[in-house]
Amino acid sequence: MPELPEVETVRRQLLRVWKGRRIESAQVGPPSYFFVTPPSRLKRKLVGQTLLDIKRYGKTLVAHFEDGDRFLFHLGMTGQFVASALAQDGHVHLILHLTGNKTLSFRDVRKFGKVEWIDKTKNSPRLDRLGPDALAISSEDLQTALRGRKTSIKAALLNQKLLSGVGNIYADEALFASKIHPERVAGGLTKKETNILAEAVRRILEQAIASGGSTISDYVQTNGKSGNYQNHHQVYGRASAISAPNVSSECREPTK
DNA sequence: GCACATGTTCTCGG
DNA sequence: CCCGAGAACATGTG
Repeated sequence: MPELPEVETVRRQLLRVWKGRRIESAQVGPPSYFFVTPPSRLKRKLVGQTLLDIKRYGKTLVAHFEDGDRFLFHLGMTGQFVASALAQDGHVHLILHLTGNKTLSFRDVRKFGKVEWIDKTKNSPRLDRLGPDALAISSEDLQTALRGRKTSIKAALLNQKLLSGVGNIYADEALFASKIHPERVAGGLTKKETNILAEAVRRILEQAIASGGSTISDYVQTNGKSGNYQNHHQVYGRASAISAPNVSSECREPTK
């Protein structure tokens, strides 16, 4: 899935159904690459927990429970966290049955997603290595992140240690909107360019959130529906449209 | 069969 | 140790 806008959309929607509810039972597994915390332990930890809040760090979400423990999850490329009971199709890794007759399901075909239990007394290396969140990135913080970097500005935007939350789609969109070539040396941007880029990143991410994110293939909101921001892309997924001005001037139809 | 896919992490070379 | 490029991870789709 999912870059910051898609993850933020899921966060907000999950919170609406999950907050204040207790996990009464859970189906977790089978073991795979997907589980940082083994399914058997994860299940023991999850059942009985009541959700206080869900926080987002770049593209990573962390559920905070009443007892202080946390549940970290990442949607990877094809993760879907929905507020319904999905049929077991071999790609559903987690089903949570909540009080109030609500059910949550986490499905991920490619299993690049991750789920991990974080004990209340411990830190999470996964969170600690993330750079500042892109949704609120200041011009100054972006400049600090890019300073001295020899790599391309596109690669720098994708590096979650420098700035967290931006992926392929929004890196392309933000650079295009800023009129900065993706192959420019990251540390070579002028202060003015950096300022324009920081503004574009924030603005585009916010607009994408307002549209429920971008659906390219797998991403869905918690109600199972696609996002809409893909129809507003100026460059991502539109290589052919660039050389066909009559097509590029209008938005494509939603996929469904 | 081939190329490619919204992401992260590990390896290798400098 | 730092940095950057490319491969690997698992699976589906066009």
